[in-house]
Amino acid sequence: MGLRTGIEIGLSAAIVSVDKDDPQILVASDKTDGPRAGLPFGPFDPLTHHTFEIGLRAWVKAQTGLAVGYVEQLYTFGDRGRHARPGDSGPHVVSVGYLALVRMPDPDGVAAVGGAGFEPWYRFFPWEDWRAGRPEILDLSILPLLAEWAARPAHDEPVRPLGRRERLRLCFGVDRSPWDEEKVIDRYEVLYEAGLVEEARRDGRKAALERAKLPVLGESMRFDHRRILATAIARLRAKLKYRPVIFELMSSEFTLTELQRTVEAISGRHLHKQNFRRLVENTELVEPTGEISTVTGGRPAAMFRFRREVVQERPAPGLRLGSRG
Amino acid sequence: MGLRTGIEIGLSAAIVSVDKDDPQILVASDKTDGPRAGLPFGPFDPLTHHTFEIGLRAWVKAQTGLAVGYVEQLYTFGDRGRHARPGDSGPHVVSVGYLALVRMPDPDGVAAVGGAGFEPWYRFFPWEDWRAGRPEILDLSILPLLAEWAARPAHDEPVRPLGRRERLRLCFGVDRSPWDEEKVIDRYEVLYEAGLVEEARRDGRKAALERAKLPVLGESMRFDHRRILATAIARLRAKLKYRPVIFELMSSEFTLTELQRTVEAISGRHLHKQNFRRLVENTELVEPTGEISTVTGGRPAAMFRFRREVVQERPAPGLRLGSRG
DNA sequence: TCAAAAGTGTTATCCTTACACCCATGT
DNA sequence: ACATGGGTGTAAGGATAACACTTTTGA
Repeated sequence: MGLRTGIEIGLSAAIVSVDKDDPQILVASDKTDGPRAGLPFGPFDPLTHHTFEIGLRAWVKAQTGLAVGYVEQLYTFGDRGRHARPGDSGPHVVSVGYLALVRMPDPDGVAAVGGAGFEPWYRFFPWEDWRAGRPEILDLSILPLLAEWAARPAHDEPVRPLGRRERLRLCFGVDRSPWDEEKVIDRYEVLYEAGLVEEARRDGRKAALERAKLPVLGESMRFDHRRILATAIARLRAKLKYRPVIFELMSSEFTLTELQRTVEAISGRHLHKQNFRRLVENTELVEPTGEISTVTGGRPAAMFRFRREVVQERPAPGLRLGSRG
Repeated sequence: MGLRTGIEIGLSAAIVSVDKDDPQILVASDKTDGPRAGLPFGPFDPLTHHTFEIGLRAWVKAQTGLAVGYVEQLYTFGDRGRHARPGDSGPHVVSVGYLALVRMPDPDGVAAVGGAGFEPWYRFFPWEDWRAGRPEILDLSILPLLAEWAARPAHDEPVRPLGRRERLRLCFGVDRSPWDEEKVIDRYEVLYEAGLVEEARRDGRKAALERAKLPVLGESMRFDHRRILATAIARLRAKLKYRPVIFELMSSEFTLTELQRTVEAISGRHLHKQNFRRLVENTELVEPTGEISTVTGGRPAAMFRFRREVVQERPAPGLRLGSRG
């Protein structure tokens, strides 16, 4: 039922927070691996902890001092060749990726917790931030490079249901296809296969090595951690719409604009103010506290809090953002 | 990053098909473990196969002769105590659960493939089949037993965000809450914790042993395989609504009624004929072949086929069944 | 008084639900 | 002719998307 040929199981955690307007990811930038950041990870020891989740909470607490609230399993990655560095022929590592949400621990600014620190996640995925409109990097580098990739024949590749052109169209919203902010992992995988991220070259992908002179996109991470982060972002963007997870990232009281900014930070797109407010109102996810905040600069804003009761009232309480929020 | 204390990784597959009106699950009923059925499972050998998915396809093919089409990772289960039998203190097994869809291989009837065979999945979850109305077992046994469980205090349990009463209301649609056909795994977990499934007693749960005289619900499975099946059903019921996975279970040509019966089989509820047809029409998921089938008994039915092009046209092509289909 | 952000009102359109009736075949 | 399942039309209600304007504060 299993093999004992040196398989190890590690838990990797994408620990997400939002600071002001920026989504942040907790990274441990170990100096032994150059400037590259990595996700916090730890072993799974079945003798100490009965479940993955308990084990995860334990070592995150020990390593960073953070008590995470919401935790969710993302995916288990077992690809040979996408965890080890080139030439490394140590034991095979299976990594179980987790998503965890925490409120920003420090009053303001990016906190440093136990050797790890929060970093804005769009450094790793600059093409995913559409809040100020379509990112320039798309038309300046990504799409031209991918167009070239799509034009070349796809030999030596696993058979896929869709051809390169179709994948490009669907994932990157080329040619009348809409941009779908949830397809974060699909886009990252296309870039990996096209050899346009540093990880692909490190893993020794043929397609990547052939294109060694081309630029690489976004900051890279250790092992397959950027892939896990892409999965985390995709999951969170999707989950927002049918579960009230956004409130795991808000403080207990907030203004509607703060809520909107947080949702925009995560989903990476700009939302329509009036429609967003009506949406929030209709879903009955929040209630006014009666307080007024005057720190916002203009007219003072009413404060709200999450109505925990909705979880018991409605089957899928989330912010079902349509195409215009 | 990992431990070497005898951890093994196994892949378990929920291989689903639909035969006429019944959803079927491939089970291997090993005679060494009494009458209990189990899901097919196999080892993951990183030296032979680069990814889990490739490994899975390989041993499913070898074990059952089936070439599975659609494959999707479900969840990785690592709970100590939910895989081993009581007294068993062998190595800890981490099982990566997969969902696979296949078309019924035999023309009709349940096929036997390489020692394994298909069984109707509602044997294991009789409370999940609402096609002929609300299942009797709910009011006759499940809800009374769970009401009693909810009334007792929850000590010695991991702290949960919701109390027993709220979980019962939300998962089982008690007391004005709607029944949500996607909450298959949540319901199974409630029954497990309440000690009302055989697996809980086998695992030596305190709550379960105290209630040894009460009946157990549904047919049980080996290890934690019923939990994996519950996860598979839940995922498939959800996925139907935004991806055209249903066509992985249909033959290449079918009538609209056959399509409706298949969707009903999976989602476990009865759908409104006219609305279902309009839905299918609007989504442009199918096109008429021009053929007519006269085998249905009444008026001959037009045949349709899946329009593969929709995948390239629309972002989320699925049957977005509302509350009335 | 002006900048900056909060907050509101209204309409066209589409999708969902719900309703009841007619059609083509085999026996 | 009648049973059986196939197939259709239409209207009410609600949600979404798109539009521009008023209000309240601090500087």
